[in-house]
Amino acid sequence: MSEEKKNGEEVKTPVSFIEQIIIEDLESGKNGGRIHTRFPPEPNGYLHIGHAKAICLDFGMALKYGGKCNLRFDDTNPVKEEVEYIDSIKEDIRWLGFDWDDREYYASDYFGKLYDFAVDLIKRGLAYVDDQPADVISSQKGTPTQSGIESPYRNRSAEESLDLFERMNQGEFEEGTRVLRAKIDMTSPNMQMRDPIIYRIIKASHHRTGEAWKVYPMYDFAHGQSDYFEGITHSLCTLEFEVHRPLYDWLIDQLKTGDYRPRQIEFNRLNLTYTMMSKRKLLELVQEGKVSGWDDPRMPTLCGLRRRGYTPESIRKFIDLIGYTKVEAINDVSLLEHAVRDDLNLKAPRVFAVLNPLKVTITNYPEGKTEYVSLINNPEDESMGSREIPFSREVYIEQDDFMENPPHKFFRLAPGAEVRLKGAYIIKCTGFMKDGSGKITEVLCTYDPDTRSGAGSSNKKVKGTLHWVSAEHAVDAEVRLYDRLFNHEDPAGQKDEDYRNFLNPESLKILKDCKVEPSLRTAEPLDKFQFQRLGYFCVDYDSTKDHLVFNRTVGLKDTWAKINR
RNA sequence: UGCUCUGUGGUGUAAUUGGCAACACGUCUGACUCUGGAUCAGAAAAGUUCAGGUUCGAGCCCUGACAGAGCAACCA
Repeated sequence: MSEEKKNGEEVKTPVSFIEQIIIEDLESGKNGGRIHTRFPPEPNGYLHIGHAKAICLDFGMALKYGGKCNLRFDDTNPVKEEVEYIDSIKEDIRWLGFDWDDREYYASDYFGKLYDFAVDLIKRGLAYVDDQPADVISSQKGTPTQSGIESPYRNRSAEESLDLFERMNQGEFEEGTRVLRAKIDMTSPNMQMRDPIIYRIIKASHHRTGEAWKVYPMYDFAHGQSDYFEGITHSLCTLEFEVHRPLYDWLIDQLKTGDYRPRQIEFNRLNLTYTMMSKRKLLELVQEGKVSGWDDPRMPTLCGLRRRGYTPESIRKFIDLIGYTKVEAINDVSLLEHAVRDDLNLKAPRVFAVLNPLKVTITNYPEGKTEYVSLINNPEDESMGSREIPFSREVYIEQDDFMENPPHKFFRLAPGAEVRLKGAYIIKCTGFMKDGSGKITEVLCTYDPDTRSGAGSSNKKVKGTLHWVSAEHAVDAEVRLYDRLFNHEDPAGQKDEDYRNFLNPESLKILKDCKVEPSLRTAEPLDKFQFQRLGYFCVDYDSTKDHLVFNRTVGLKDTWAKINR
């Protein structure tokens, strides 16, 4: 058990069932007290936050217990895999904060060994070439409740299978005409054991091995053995591979020469409300233009979350919070949002930005005068210092911060009401102007010179404090307000309805006329800020010196919005 | 009508391996505040899917139900 200090007391943080097993294995001296894990992505798409859960476990356990974690690309299917994905996967793992040193492996590194093992199985009568087409093999498999029947080719001679397998690999036969199958048990209640296909003919070029092979191992034939070849002690994977474990064990039984064997432990996959993790469906969103790309800030991909303004720390914290069990759960996004707020609260400098500007003219403030007021950059962290921002006769405030006919408990600006402009003066509303449509176009106020922050002689207190930006000095910006991509908690889990029907039409609102304080002029992509009273925002990749673009990571808790509901 | 796995507040996880069901998020109060943020104090909320059994004592062990998930790609 790990312990951490809290309020001077020792608080035990629970460890997952997986960690308990690892601790037991380590203490019993299994594998010489060694822990070695691996993260095995298929390079056929971008990593999402569900992968982060696996990454944090695979790398995290190795790190915590002085072991190693390999990065291994499961590249057994050349028709679906691309180099483009390999680079993004490596970038995302590093961004999350993990490192595999020089242990970057590929299942394709083992094609030779796997082929030899397959040949060995054939010679030992444990594998055979089946000449039947896919649909026939499939129908002979039976169903979960009905056992399968044996292929007519099951008992052909080892010599014949061997000859055919070699010729399959020489390109003599077309794709789909022959496969190699393990000879296990067609009547097994576990369908994985009903003579699974272990090799198939694929004539596509492989990103690493080129044209060298015409037969490729199935995942089930590559995965467990790859772990074995690399000396992996704990193979951590998700629940759906539970029923594959007996097959992996069977294969390792045929392969192993000593006591060592990887131990597979399955845990629950990450599910998040209002989104989905299916790589295939995420790809559809990209291809159909429902989002701008894999790194659209609404995507649950790591590159999307990064662009949205999430920090690696916040994602790791979230993963830590949800834990690893065998229960299929659906986690509330609000916990993820809590994790970013919690992290950014300590790190993000506070700035003033007005999203929907409303001009306020302070009628008793001298025209042409500018004074600079000092603002704390982060009340949670004194070391972040302070900055000066300009104040003048005309400022912008948020449209929401003024109401002509305010309801009870509205602490902001209204006719006759007083509020503080944060860091500056207390102002009083003396009038306002409307256009023909009834829209408020300008608010008139007077200020009290004795109330300047820090320096004023007045002890006047007001209920409301507003953020603001000096009109003359304001910098224009575009702000993209992101919300959940789907308006259904479990968009992909509805049997009778397509997930596309649950796309949230309001998941992106673009505001083009925002006004931000001058200090933001030099902000660089991915810089993070708290727009005071609004939320956390980060600079988008589209941002330039002349055209600032911010993404809303997450809003601040909004008690007023809650009261208003 | 097979096999495997899983059932603990609204949600996600704990429970020193048989000893008063705890924590976090969320929700609701209140305090404080030049962010209706943060922080602080407090509250509501499960008697552990159900029924038996063993035991002084069961969320943990046993039996039997019930419910949910996974498994029938030449995908991973």
